[in-house]
Amino acid sequence: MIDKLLLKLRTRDEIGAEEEAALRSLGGEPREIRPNRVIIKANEILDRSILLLDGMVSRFKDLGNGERQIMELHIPGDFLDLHSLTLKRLDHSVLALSHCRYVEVPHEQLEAITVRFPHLTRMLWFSTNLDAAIHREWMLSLGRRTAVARLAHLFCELHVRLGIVELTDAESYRLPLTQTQISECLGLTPVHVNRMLRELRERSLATFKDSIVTIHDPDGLKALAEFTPDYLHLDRFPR
Amino acid sequence: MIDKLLLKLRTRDEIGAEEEAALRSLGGEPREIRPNRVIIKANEILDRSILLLDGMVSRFKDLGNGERQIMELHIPGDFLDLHSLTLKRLDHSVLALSHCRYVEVPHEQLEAITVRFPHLTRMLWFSTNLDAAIHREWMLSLGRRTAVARLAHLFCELHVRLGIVELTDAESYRLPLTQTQISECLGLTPVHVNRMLRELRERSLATFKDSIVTIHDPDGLKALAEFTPDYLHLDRFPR
DNA sequence: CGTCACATTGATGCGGCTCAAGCTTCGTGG
DNA sequence: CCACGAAGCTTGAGCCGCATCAATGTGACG
Repeated sequence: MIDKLLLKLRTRDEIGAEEEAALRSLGGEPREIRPNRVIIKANEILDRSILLLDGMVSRFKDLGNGERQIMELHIPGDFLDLHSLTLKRLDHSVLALSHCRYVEVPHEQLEAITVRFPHLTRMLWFSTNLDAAIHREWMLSLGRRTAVARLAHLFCELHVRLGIVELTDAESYRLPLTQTQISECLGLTPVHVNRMLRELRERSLATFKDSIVTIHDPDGLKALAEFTPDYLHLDRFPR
Repeated sequence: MIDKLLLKLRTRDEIGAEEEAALRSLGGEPREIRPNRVIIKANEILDRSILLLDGMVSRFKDLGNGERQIMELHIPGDFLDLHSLTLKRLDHSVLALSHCRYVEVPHEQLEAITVRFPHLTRMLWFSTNLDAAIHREWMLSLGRRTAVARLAHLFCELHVRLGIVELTDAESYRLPLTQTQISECLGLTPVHVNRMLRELRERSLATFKDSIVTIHDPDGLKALAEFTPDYLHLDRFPR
């Protein structure tokens, strides 16, 4: 059930048998939620964190005029709000983008891990630090990359992240977002995202059709995006 | 020596006497560094984290064409790279913006804390999660706020953060950055930052002169920026 | 007193936004 | 089985916020 989380963590460090057992004991029955439902509202006080098993989820904030910025896309194996363990309330909302399955993990159980399993604690800490690293790369996109490069970069990042949890099919993967939602990730308008998708298509770099991203020229796409996966911290280290 | 760190943490939760003692035992002799020196280069493998005692520091990434995005400004009491405890190498560089004093804390000592002090561990974890929360708010600025609003928001954020560590003087504080460096925070050009500073001045909201920010109309500035400090997680909670 | 870094201002250009129309797809009900 | 509406995609025309280019000002320092 938490196999995708294990894939994600074991890409970065060893997880021992006891640690694995501790993780497997977390959470209750899986729950389901339909697309476009808010999973967590900003500022609610939380006593549990949510581990995504299936589907895709966004964290976002809105401005007063209704403009939305998506801060991160979450995929199976990600905690949606592990940071709520220490923050206690979120500064943003969390939305299901597709049909999702997840488990809720009470903070008590996570705190018990911080008492009994220092290394596993650091691995959970790692995963929140990884979220922050992804935030930073997105800041670089939003602040400095051109529109095409932002889009190309997003496609590269998701290809790597989904690959880790075995949700890619060679050079393609499912991305259940509308062009409007993509524009909310990239700080652009939906109209402009549409034009940039056309550009990637016309340059034979990548296509996005029927919720499937297909990368035709990985090296070209990476070059355009200036994508280097360092920020995803893919190497195995004792952490 | 670590008093500013204690101010920062105690704003958010109680820190017991033993925990305080553990923190005070961290690190060696304070070191100094001059402005515009790189403190940590991206991708170096690290075995220590740095606690800033004095001065101002930026974390940044550059694009191939030399454009720079600053991801966060650090002030006294902040760890510059506590996330390196679990990430082991940084995905960005760290630069002294002014003359700085800091101490280096070996990761061994921090790992010892994760073994002996679960609550203090969570407080350190909290502080990296706080960095991520600040990243998210900056993403909202970079993706969706107008140029003036971004600038106004930065001034509001620093006023609150510097207030916590007692580095404000009522409605003004020292900000030792050039307009170019401010533009690197905001995803703008230096020329445009100059014009936006003029706009804030002409609207009697705030001025920036001789490295001093003075806020003349706090409510007006916050309204323009749509600033709400929720994301700084200022309330005291058992964490 | 010359130099250098930084700030300021004006003129002009462009990347991405806005507005608007038409299209495709798909679910729903008669 | 088709009519209809809703949601999303596509494309064009025109515009605006911020960038670019360039010149001048200003203060610190050797």
